[in-house]
Amino acid sequence: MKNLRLKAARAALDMSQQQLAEAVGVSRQTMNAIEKGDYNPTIKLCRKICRVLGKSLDELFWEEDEADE
Amino acid sequence: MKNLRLKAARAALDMSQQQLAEAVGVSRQTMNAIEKGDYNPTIKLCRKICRVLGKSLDELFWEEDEADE
DNA sequence: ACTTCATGTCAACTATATATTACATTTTGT
DNA sequence: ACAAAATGTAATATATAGTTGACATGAAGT
Repeated sequence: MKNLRLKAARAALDMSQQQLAEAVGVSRQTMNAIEKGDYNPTIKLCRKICRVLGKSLDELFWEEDEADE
Repeated sequence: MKNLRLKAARAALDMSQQQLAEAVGVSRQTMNAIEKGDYNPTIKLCRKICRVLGKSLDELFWEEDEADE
């Protein structure tokens, strides 16, 4: 599932996927995949993203409804 | 780094590592390693743990000071 | 003393997060 | 219309999350 809150938070700082990727130390493709919901980042990476974007884990990565799998 | 908040939340529900592991669908060793801080779980697993323990991501998995690496 | 349960730990394996390179498409600015 | 930047999307490779099985220890109960 797409992470639109992440996309919005990034947009609010006028950052490209590339810039955010560099800021947190991953590849552009990894950021793209996370934003698209193609994968399931580690908590450490989530925290880095939160720090850069000035958001909390709950704001960016909580999901109310997760039909596991 | 040890995750004492996780340990405490588990203890508050009187659950063993084994029970929590079963509840979230991972092995006992994986729960042990997460609690010990030996690895870096995925966000999906963190959310499952939060749901079982009735805590938020921020409550269990935020870290203020993360000297990355 | 004996059993049971919870935790710690190790080794070998499998699944998947992430990197790298490369190319295609869409968006934006002029 | 054109060029440049941003995004989407493969293929292959590597690091590490997570599994399984086994053994050791310590606390709790009988």
